Amino acid sequence: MTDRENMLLLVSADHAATGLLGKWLEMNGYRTCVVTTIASALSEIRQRRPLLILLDRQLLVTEGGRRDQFPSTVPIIVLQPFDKSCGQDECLTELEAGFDLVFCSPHSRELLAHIRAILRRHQMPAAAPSVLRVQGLAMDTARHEVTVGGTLVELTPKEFRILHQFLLSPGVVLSRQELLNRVWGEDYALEEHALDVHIHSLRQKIESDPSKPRFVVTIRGIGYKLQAS
Amino acid sequence: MTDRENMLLLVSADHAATGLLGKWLEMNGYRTCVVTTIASALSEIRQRRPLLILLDRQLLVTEGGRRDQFPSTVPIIVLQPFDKSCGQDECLTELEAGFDLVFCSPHSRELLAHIRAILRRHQMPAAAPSVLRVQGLAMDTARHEVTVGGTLVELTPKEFRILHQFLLSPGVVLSRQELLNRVWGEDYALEEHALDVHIHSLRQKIESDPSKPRFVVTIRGIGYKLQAS
DNA sequence: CCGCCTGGTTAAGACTATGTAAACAGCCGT
DNA sequence: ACGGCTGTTTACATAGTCTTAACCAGGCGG
Repeated sequence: MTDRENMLLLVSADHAATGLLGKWLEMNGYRTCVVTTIASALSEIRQRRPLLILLDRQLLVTEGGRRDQFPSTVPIIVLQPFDKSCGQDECLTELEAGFDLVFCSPHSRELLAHIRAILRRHQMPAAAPSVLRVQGLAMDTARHEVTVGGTLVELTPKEFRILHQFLLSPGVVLSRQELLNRVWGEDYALEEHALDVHIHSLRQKIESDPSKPRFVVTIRGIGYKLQAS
Repeated sequence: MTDRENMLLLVSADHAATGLLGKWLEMNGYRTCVVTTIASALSEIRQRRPLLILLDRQLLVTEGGRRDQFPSTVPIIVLQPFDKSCGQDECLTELEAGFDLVFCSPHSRELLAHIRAILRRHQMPAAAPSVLRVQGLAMDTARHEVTVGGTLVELTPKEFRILHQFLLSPGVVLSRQELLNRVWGEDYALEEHALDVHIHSLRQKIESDPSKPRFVVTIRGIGYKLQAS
């Protein structure tokens, strides 16, 4: 078998939507390729062997596409614009026709999670770069690597887990107690101050000026948050 | 590997819900099996090898279950009762934790369609190339040979299987448990430390300086990974 | 302006995970 | 049955990580 190009194929005639979505996906470590008709999609699939196809439902309807036109080995997610009505029955039809998912939510993070879930299950080589990003900070959970501005930083297990929690809800203030619960577990008696120490060493590693943190900022009297913007 | 029992495992403490759902699934050709705790689910999984697991989110929360308690080869759909609120973030957390779908709709036909979609995709055999490479390391699965920088190295069966797992997903961290499951089988009581010993002897054979491994690197507190770049 | 409270910083000891070696056990072919 | 090869367990060594505790700095209210 030829090498897969580790790419997602976007099939939609809606330029605005594909532009945004493509950007978002590339920010999250996927290479993308956009085509606007089913015919061109089919030829692209033969040549480039995408990992997964994101197919606009609009196109499916107007061009009368069917699942069995596409290779059955490539997973396909059907995208339904969230502003259009999405009747239960219609979604069902597509699922039953052999598509892997009908996605009708405006939340792109959710779409990303679904893409990852499907690729993960399908065991595709180097498929799911499960990367969380904020500014120049990136965490690849699968590889267990963290980079700041492209350079790798080595974190201890606790530091990694703490930063992971921040990245799961960027911009949201997490109280000390909340963090302790999430990282150490609900029932764990621990000097609350231990967290501060870990935050400190985390800052030493990811902040350019640890005394003026840009990422992990203190909210006095509450806890910490990861600066999102 | 023993024959699968072609069965869906329902994990929920809500008898009313599981009764109805079980009936519905059996009407649609699936054999089902109901358990009410995660612990009993785990033993049932080992014995009966279900095709797919339907897991009540309630139970996941109250018993503090995590995805990696379950064998990664079995797809899991998390069920969220439709009357309870299902925040976007919560669903996301589960998807990102490795579950295949979070289902929060009251329509059982839709659930059925999702089950079919996931099983359909899951049962597709993934085509595997016979030579796997990373840097100077090459494994020919057909010939059952491993070479480092062109020179043949002799591995024992266990060492070969361990290295094979690494090469199937280069760069991604495999937890000890994950490796044990993949190499020894899902249900095998084994001192976790046995793996370390095999890793040690594997390193002796494939690393130029076994004390500073370039290929099989340790991720403290998690497991090991094969350095991809 | 002083003192308290919150968080920052540092270092030392305790602890845990992993590495390493060696003994033991099982299998297989001779 | 014997001997060698694998795999597993045990024991000990070591390096890395976590936690505790003590001290320091700065903001805020009195």
